[in-house]
Amino acid sequence: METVVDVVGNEEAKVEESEAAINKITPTSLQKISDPVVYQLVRVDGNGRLVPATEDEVMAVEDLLEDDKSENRFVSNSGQTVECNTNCRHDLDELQFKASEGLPLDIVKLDAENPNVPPNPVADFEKQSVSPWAPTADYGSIQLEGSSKPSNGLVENGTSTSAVGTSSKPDFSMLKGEIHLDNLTVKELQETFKATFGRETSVKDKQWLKRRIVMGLTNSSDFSTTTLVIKDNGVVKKGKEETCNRAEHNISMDPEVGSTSENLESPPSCHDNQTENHSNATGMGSQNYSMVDNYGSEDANTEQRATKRVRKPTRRYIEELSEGESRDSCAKLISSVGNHVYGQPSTNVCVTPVQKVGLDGRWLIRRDSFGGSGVQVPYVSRIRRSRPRENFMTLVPITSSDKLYTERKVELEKELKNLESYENNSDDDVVTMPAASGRMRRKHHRPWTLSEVVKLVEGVAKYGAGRWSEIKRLAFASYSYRTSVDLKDKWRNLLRASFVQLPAEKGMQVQSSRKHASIPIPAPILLRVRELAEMQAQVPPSFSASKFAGHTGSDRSSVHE
DNA sequence: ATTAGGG
DNA sequence: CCCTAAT
Repeated sequence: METVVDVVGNEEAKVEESEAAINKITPTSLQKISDPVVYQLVRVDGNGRLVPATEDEVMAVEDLLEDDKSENRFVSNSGQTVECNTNCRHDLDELQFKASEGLPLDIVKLDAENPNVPPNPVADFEKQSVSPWAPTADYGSIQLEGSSKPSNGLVENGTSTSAVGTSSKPDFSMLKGEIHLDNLTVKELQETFKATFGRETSVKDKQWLKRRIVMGLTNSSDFSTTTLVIKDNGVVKKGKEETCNRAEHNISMDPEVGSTSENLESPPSCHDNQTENHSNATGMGSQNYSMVDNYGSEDANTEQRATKRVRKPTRRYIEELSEGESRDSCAKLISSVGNHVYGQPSTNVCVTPVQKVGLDGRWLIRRDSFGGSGVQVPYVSRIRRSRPRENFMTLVPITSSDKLYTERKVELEKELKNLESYENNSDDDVVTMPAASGRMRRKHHRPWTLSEVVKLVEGVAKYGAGRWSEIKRLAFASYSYRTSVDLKDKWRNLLRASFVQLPAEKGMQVQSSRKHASIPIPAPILLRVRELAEMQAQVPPSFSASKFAGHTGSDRSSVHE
């Protein structure tokens, strides 16, 4: 008579998929609510009413899900709902895209409703990414040749860590000394569980409890080696920079949101609220079966992650990630992290708190600097040059992975090193560099220096793209080796590298005529330039001067800057 | 001579 | 970067 089914969601949530996952369902029982992605396990009784599913029922569903190797999976959610991660990339794509356009979706809605919450850097970035030619791009922003920290508002926002929800967090003070799970009684295990995940559980299955605890701890420390470590079965919390610590703590240990990375952007409070709202909306109230969903979904969630974690990056992935030019690597990262994001569409609103990490918050939103995949990806020299996908930037997840941040930094420094080497070596036209192997290096290859790039950008801004000879003559008078063609090429590369998709020449005829007029510099390019500038500012002069100690003060480089 | 684009 | 077609 009674059928256990899933349930609530709106059209946005691709109900069909969840149905497929659960196998048995009664579509007619679907009830729309405001939350797009939270599903709750309920039972439909004879009268058609929805009754919260019992623990056993949830477990049954869990089993079904475990057997189901499909893309669909249940993701643990707080309280009493089971969240169905439909893994709908398109949906998210669209969602985020819309969000970036300022449409009234959840993601952006929060900002409006919570003026106190700092602006979402990602949102900002996305906006600019979507509209590369937006006039908002302050041209003056590239005037940062020195070391001065940019002060304009490009993507820079001084967002600071904001308050994070504080509902039921793990309390490690509750963990006494070492943990020997095998020796613990059910009750003790439950307490440990609580200490680990910050929430009660009524599960009596020792095996499950142990596994859950271990996985929770292990994964947590894996994910965030900077914050938590498991030592002799004990949990040790390492001190760290406040922001990072906080963020990562949330990421790794917050059980309310599925216990890990999947929910990095979702502070407990947010989730709680959503859950509550949801419950209220459906008129079911919040019963005492909180462990239910936990039991099932979290399990699936954890296991899934565990599986994912093991997977090593493919060669292509490594190559592209290492390709330096941020955008590409990001696309890859996304694939590894994407699921986390997709898993919590409804909680994207909570992103903000975790964002401000790093020097000035800027790095956090750098495209390839983060991913939270926790997978070590070695650096390899760039090999292939592929054009990056267009809109992936909108999917960039926010995390606070020190690891990746470091990688990015190193990468940039490397680039800078080469760059400066040439700059200092400026005199004769770099001719063939006889490689040890005997093969000749490229004939005239002179990497663009920051100052050159800046000049180029300036020139384009002033005279317009296309006026290469003009720019060459006026802005590059002292650079004999840069031909107008070079300028053109470089500009083209900058555009590519910055993802600038030229404005579709559709009905915009008015604009086409202005092609060679003074144009606003695409924001992405400004970003890139600034990126270079910042990186340069961070490397002490001695660093680059050492290699070419011969000509330090008198060579052309001094003229350049 | 310059530009735009493909290689 | 180089080469080349087109202007």
